[in-house]
Amino acid sequence: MEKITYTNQRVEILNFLKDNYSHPTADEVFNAVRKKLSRISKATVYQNLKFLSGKGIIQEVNIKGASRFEPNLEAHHHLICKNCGKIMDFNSKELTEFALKLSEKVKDMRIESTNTNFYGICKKCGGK
Amino acid sequence: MEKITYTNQRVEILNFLKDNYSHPTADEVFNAVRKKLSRISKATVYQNLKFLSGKGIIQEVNIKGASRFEPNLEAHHHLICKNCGKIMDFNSKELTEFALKLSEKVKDMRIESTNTNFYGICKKCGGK
DNA sequence: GTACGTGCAAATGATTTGCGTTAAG
DNA sequence: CTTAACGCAAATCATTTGCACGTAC
Repeated sequence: MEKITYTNQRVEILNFLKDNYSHPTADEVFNAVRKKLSRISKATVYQNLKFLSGKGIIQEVNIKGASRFEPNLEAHHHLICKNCGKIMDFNSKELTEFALKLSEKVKDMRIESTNTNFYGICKKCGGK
Repeated sequence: MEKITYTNQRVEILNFLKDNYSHPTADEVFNAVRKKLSRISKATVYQNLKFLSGKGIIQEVNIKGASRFEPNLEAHHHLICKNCGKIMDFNSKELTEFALKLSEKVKDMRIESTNTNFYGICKKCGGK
């Protein structure tokens, strides 16, 4: 693993994402970090989000055409409202293990991780 | 279920997607259908892909910021190469049922469907 | 006939890139 | 120092929209 340069910008982005389970978009990260580093550019935010998810330090989820980011790399999945796009986490080591076990049969690819998305309608939008 | 107007454009799009498991992007659908209907516009393709997935006639998968479409609505999942973005289907009714069973516990959302993505490195890109 | 669908071009939103400048180690 | 990261503005992509015209039923 190569060394990582900890610039102020990178540190603030990580700091904002740390313990943040609201699944912010790149734009939301930009607006939040800007409060600390007023001169940060959107390009830097994008570059860092890509860099950090490439390193496996944060995770990317794609919902309705826009990427969202989160710190949690553990065995968890997503509940996504088809109507409003809201995302909630769904922790289940059990499900991850079940899926990984099944994927051992796969021949054409070396599987490294798995993620299950549950689609439905949230309470606010009329479900349940 | 309301009635559907079967325009030539819509029929050709469906026809191209039928039995097509290559997960084409909207642009690829456009280029394919254009061979039959040279005057079709990209907007029409987008409108129809949205319309058809809204009706549950086709399915949408979002990979690396772009939507991809497929006809298969059955219990299946995706193997996605993190390097080249290639998608392969992974059929497993077992996994779908396991996930749905787990999701019965969820209180904040009425779950309708589930989809598991497996991320890894494909043979071509150096995996296995 | 009329509501819905289409084609075109322009608009929007998300993300990326080129490049001269700055700062981390 | 020197190399990776930044900031900015322009570029690129995917997708959506407004609107006049066309067509399925």
